[in-house]
Amino acid sequence: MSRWVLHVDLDQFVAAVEVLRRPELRGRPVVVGGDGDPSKRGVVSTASYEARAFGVHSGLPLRTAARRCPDAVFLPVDRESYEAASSEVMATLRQFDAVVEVIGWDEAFLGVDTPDPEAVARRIQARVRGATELDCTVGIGHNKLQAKLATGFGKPAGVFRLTGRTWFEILGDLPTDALWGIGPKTARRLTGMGIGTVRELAAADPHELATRLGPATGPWLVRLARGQDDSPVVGTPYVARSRSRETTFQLDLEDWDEVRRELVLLARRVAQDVAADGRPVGRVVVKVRYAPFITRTHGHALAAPATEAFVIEQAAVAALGRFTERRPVRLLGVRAEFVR
DNA sequence: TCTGGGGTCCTAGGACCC
DNA sequence: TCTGGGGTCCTAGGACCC
Repeated sequence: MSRWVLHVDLDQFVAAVEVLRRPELRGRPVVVGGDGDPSKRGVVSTASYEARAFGVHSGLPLRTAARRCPDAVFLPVDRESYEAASSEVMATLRQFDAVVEVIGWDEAFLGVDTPDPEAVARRIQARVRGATELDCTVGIGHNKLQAKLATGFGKPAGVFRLTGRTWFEILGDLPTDALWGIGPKTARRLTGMGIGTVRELAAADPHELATRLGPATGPWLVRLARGQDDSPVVGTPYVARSRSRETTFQLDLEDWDEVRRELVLLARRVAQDVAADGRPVGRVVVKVRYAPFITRTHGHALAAPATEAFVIEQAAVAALGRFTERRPVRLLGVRAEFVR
């Protein structure tokens, strides 16, 4: 017996849920995002594999997706359905003798003791499929990082093992942004330092990186590149640190009186969420995005922790008062931070 | 035809204190 | 006409993830 981490990742989850209730869509390019109208502002939440063949992927503006794949079926995001499907999947995973850590609608880590992790992975796939008709890929590793990265090599519907033995063989020559936690910005900074591949990052001096990228980030990146990760699989329920709501306006707001009105509406929605959570808030942060894409935030600390709607609303208004009333305003957001 | 919504964590700089 | 150095807290912004 030995300790393994399995990363279970549902294949094209959101699109798959939509196809399940509309079987006639099977085999067609399906794009889920926004309110389903690809002529409006919004981005792709999930594209089916058929749509991905046209270069449509998560995060792509819906209008661009419509240009790349005019024949795609565009559907609105239906959170409740995905949450229901997700709950079913997670309940299925909890039937296994494992610590289950949910990390989103469509992903979970399982910590298991087994001599044969591939066999467990296959059983998981079979049981998830039996309960929900959904396919998933399972990555296997000795830690969460290895398991998470393994999944990418098992897609779709496969099982893939990635351990310290095979880490560099599989990942060594890939660019650093193949790692979980390195995005385009960090990859570019590393390239500027002469570090292009995972192997090169693994060989870098942690102290050198600490001085250039920060005391925590620098050494962490090197550990990442070496496949080292000692973070545990945590089975305890997730506790949110904040609640937020934001909206991008279909037409930019030119009138700050309207901005103030919209802010109050957002603050009330956040206050409802906070009331449902029943935990005290310590700070309220307002986000404003000016056209074309300039984002600014200002916060307002509460005099005393509170859950009352009017306190959260007033704090949001106070924070908004710190902005310069520039136009046009494209996005407004309100976030309530719980006391920690 | 630009770039959603919901989150988390880290960093840097200023304030403040001893 | 000088003012070190360390610690902590707060805030805004950056980066990343699903």
